[in-house]
Amino acid sequence: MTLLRTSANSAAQRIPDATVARLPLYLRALVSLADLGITTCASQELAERAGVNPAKLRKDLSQLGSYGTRGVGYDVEYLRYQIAREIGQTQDWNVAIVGAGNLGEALSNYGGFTTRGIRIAALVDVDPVRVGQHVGSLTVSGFDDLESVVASNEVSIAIIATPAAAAQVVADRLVACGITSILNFAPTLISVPKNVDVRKVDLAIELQILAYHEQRKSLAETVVGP
Amino acid sequence: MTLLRTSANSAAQRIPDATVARLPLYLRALVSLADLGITTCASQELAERAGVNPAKLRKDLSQLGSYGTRGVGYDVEYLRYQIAREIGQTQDWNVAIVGAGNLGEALSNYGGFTTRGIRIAALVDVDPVRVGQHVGSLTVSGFDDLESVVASNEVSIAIIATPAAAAQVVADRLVACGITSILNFAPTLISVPKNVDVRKVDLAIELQILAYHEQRKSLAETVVGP
DNA sequence: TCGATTTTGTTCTTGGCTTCACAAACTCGT
DNA sequence: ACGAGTTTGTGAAGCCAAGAACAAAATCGA
Repeated sequence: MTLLRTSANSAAQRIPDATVARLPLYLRALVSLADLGITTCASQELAERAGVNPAKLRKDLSQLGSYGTRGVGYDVEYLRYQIAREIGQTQDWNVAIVGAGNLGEALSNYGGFTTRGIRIAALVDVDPVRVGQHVGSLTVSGFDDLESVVASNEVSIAIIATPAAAAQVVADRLVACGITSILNFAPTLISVPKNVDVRKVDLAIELQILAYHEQRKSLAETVVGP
Repeated sequence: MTLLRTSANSAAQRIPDATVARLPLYLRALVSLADLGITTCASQELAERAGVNPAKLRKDLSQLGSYGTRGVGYDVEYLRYQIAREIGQTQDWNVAIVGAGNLGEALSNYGGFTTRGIRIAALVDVDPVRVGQHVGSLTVSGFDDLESVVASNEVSIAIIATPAAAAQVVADRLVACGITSILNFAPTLISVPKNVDVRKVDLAIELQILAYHEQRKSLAETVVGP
């Protein structure tokens, strides 16, 4: 039993995590270039728009294959398609949001998803009062119906937007439904089987990190003097 | 002109970024231990609750100083205080949110901030219709009044929760107000002077990264067979 | 056709972070 | 008082990523 790779993906057996995290950035830059009618672009220009070092950009792209032309640069449309294919943006991904509080509601109304292959397919909540209410074009589903909601909408990615106390229970149920990709906004650690990917967005921690640096700045000022 | 350090901070001239990002995690774990009435804790236990490797935890803590006791572990209350002091959680940090859309509103109602030394002090929007409206205990201020809002509330950290198109303009105004720490939710690169810290939370990219891994999983299944 | 110029793809070096492994230091029971 | 058992703090090794630097490959003008 041999592991086959598509020819287009020949260069890279496995793309580094750091690179994967930047590919959507490049894609975004390419889309804006295309919108400006620019058809060709050097790594210098593209890197600037993505906010990274040109060498890093070229190294990242070389992980996918050799899509540039020396002396010329990259074809915007072609590279855009290649990256989109690599990160799976040629298809739409259905996402379910669990927790229809302020955050869940904000996420389901967030405009930035649709153009990036992300479709918010369902919004789920435990609160019976919330169930049946309309949020944008969605109707809130009950947590008890999670299985059927996931199945009928072909959901493959879930967002946890509940309070911390509920996060683990929700995660367990999601895993039981066959979900293997979770974005967790609850400020707590959730444990899942190792085949499940969890990414965490912790709003309080982001601010705490900024506060730390802010404190350092004002401390430095005090010590060094005016 | 000598750079002085407080005695408690003697061990570390500069704490690695990776460590700083984890300190709030440890702090959270310590708080929950304290709530359970646990007064002493080994690195093994604490690391598990924070979701990290015990060795990493010990090395992180050793950056702050030598706060443990060999053969015993860490005193929960003492360590908690030391970390809180290090990351500046002994004082409250006033935060202004720019952009009173769905996301800005959700953030200003988010409960997880207050217990972590973060106080949402102001909510600002350009839309004249929005100005004056109440969101939770806050009243939406006008973007034109940004300077006075920042000054009167002693705001030191700002959150950009506007559409991408507005982000750079907002960032420039914030910098002009003297803000040196920004949390950017807009899906775009903002450029700021190098003394300003910017952290970025990009919701679409988080989902795109999950989609990439999800695609890989289903691809692997197809190639390897059932 | 050929040299000059441009720009990619890649090699190599450097630095930071993670993890292991163990000595140092503490407690406890006898 | 002392040996057995625990647990920290840290030195060393390995890994991954960032950036510099350069050879390879393309275009363009004469």
